[in-house]
Amino acid sequence: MERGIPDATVVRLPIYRRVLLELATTDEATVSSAALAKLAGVNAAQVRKDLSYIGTAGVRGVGYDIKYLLHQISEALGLDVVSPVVIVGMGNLGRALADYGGFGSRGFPIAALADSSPDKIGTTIAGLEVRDSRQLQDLVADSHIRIGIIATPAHAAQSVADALVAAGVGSVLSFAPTVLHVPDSVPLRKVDLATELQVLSYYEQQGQDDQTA
Amino acid sequence: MERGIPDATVVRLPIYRRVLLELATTDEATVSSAALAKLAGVNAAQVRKDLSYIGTAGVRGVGYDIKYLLHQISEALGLDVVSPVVIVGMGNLGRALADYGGFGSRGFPIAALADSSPDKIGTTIAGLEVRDSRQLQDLVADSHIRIGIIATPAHAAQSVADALVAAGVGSVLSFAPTVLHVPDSVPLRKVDLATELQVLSYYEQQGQDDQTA
DNA sequence: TTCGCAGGGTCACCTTAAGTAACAATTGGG
DNA sequence: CCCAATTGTTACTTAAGGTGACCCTGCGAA
Repeated sequence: MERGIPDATVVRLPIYRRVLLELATTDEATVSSAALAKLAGVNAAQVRKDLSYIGTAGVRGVGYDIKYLLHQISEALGLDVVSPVVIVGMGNLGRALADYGGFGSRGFPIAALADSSPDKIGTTIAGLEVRDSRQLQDLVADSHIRIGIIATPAHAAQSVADALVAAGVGSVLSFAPTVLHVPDSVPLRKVDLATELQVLSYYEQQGQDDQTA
Repeated sequence: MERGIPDATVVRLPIYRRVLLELATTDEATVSSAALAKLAGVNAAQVRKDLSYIGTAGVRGVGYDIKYLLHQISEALGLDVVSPVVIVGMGNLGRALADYGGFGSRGFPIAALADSSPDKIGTTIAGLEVRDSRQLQDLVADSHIRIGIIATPAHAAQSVADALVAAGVGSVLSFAPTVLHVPDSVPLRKVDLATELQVLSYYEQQGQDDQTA
């Protein structure tokens, strides 16, 4: 299974996928790289190059079969298997993520919720009982959880990450504003709202001083 | 005001800042690039190079004055001026963002909330009345809003972005899972949960096939 | 059956950027 | 006055990604 898709391509594949899902509802059967490029906001050559990494799917002179390409991208991303997730940390953000319906419908069902506070353990959020985060080991094993989502305060994040890794999750998505260390074998992605706003603040200020953003 | 800080550095500055805020609560007055590097999870040479972009702040043989460096980073990022934000879209995510207290305390006060649904307009969330998103122009002007946060469904996102830009916001942070087009002069950052999970899914699958993640 | 064209596959180049290391400069202390 | 510590900066290495061009392949029409 030699793959080795470049990082930049991996990030674009979900975007193509979203565009294709939209196209699949129309009566078009195929789409050209140029059309796909326009919808995804990138270059046509790039679309072809990206798609070539997941095998040759297009037909010269015609374009790409929308449904088949969708299937290929999904398979390449590993979306043909369901990946249950656990959300740790039931503060505002954790609750919002739990209530947000978009996960389950996209192949990432929320299999468990956890928190360390006795006030929250045992309560029900989004139809799930909040479990004790000290039981992560069992939760992950019992529900075959593959992805751990950290929505705790910064000070608790590293120990939660350690526990998730020890419990055997395959990857981690962190919303905690702190630097996390996990083994190289565990993919980690970070979403940090405070950082995003500060970065925006910088570029906005730049745009005012100097009109070449 | 020639600046031109590399993108990668701009993203790291908030991380240094967070570490320094932590250090500022200790009784240490200075920190070396090596110590800062360890806490931020990067290389010491990189710390020095990054910090050199915002002016020479360190003292050879001693290190960096924590409080002064903090001041310099904040200034470079434009955090010395308050940037009010508006959140558009009061679904689960929008509400969570509104309730999340971290914005105001970090210099990004939530000055307004907006939605297009009559069911939500007029209700109170996090102490603020939800306004009609068709009044964005006035809201932005009256509250001196600099950053627009889009938390709407995908299909509404582009028109909201257009309205925000027309109203004069300086930058946009989007949580909507769609490709947005804004003028080059308006910095745009995207946070897409579905994409993050799909990317994780890919790398997780990779790690199983092939142990070189 | 053949011709023409739309459009994908791929190659090679270009460009840019970012990380890394090494070294010289500078300061404070004894 | 000298030494130890630690910065500022330059130069190098390396990578990675984007772009454009070109070639080749199918399909449809005459």
